[in-house]
Amino acid sequence: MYTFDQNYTKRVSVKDVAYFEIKKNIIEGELLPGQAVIEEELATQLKISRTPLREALQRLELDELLIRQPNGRLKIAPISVKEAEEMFLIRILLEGVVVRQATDKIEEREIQQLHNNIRMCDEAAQAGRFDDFMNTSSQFHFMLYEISGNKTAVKILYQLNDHFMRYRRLVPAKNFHEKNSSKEHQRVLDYIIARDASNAEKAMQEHLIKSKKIALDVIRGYKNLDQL
Amino acid sequence: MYTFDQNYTKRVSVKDVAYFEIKKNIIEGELLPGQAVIEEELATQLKISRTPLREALQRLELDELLIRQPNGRLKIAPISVKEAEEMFLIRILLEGVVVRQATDKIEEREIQQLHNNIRMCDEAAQAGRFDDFMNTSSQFHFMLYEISGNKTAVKILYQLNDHFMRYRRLVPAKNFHEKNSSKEHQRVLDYIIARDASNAEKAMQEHLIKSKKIALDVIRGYKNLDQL
DNA sequence: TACTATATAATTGTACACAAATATACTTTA
DNA sequence: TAAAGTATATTTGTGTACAATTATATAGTA
Repeated sequence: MYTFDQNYTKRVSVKDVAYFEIKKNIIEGELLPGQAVIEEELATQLKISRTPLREALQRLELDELLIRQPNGRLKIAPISVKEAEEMFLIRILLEGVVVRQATDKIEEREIQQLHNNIRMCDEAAQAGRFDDFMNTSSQFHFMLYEISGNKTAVKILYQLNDHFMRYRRLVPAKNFHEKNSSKEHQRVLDYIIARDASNAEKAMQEHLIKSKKIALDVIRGYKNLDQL
Repeated sequence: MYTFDQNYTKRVSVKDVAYFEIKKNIIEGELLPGQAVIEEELATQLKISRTPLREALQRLELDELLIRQPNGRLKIAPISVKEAEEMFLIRILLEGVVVRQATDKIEEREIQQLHNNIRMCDEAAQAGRFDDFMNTSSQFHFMLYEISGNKTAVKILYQLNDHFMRYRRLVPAKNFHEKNSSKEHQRVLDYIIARDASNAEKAMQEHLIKSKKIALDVIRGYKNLDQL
């Protein structure tokens, strides 16, 4: 009945390519907050038809990276300080859960990977490679997401992360630079190694509260600039 | 430029009607967990074309009420005890936030509405109207969602609620009957009135932990039955 | 019989055309 | 001139046709 090789060539749909491409453009600020999105225009640019494009756009709308106006037109989601606050708060709670669950499940090999990540973070920081630092630093969190095995929480966290990445791009990378992030990650890892889930959670939440504050200052600054 | 009456006849799209209709069928168990979903079939039943149907199905997939298999086919999401546990845990956290924020913002009129809700709950329970009791009891939570004003958390909570409603339908309503739910709601409300956000949160979470336990027993029971 | 290969059918993915709704430009009217 | 009405253009919503993929049935081969 089953052949060993099932020839699963992972079919990449036009829809998904469009989704990730447009999302990238939103996050990186090629498409600006508030800007109108015209289906026909975008379809022409991406050289695809409106059918799969509309499915990609609907998904971005559900992600709240696009907003549908009462007249049915789409626009790139404006930056909202209130929403940003809500999202950071939820992140703090869910990432707390994730760390707790990761602590209970983590294996030696994964601990080593987290160690390596922290080292790479330090190296990037030393060398002044800000973007590299940010990406590597994010990876620390993502690794814990995967280790936790909590699909439901992780899905939400990744969605929130899309928004956080957009916030970052609002300002030059170095302004977002959190010098102590590595040390804070190390502290979380130390508790994880000690299998102390509740302190690991607490350490992570303290870390996130700090980055929340830094981020919100930036977002508020952008908002003020925006309103001039 | 603007006429007073803008003739905003809220355009109901075929897509949205399909989305809510299919969701209803999933939640109410007309479409069973694991069952295959064929686009053409459904389109014919609903007397619509595949284009808006596909958009409705994609949304249900993102809600995780539908699952896409590796071969591209859709099926009704199976019941997963693990996912259910994850969802209840997230609910407990987010609804904690919501209650805290609602406590800080609530107005006298809204307090009266919550009072009325509890009374209606008691009446339904007395009269043995189980479905009515469940619906009214849910309303208590939804009212707090709206009062909190936390759009981000509330969106997630409503999505989770779709799954919880489906779990409920797995078994006769009376098995799900939580006798003390009214009293627990009253306890939450008392703390809200006292503007004691942190105890209101705690009371709500204790309430939710109890209903989590009841629900998970039911779901585990269903799973066992399912595997025969 | 069990495995493979091939043809056929079923299903999903995409493009396109037209319908419905909304916005814009242009008149008309007071 | 300003407001309202009308015609035109733009944009979104839906149906349909066809392409690409996957599943199923059939036949061939060891």
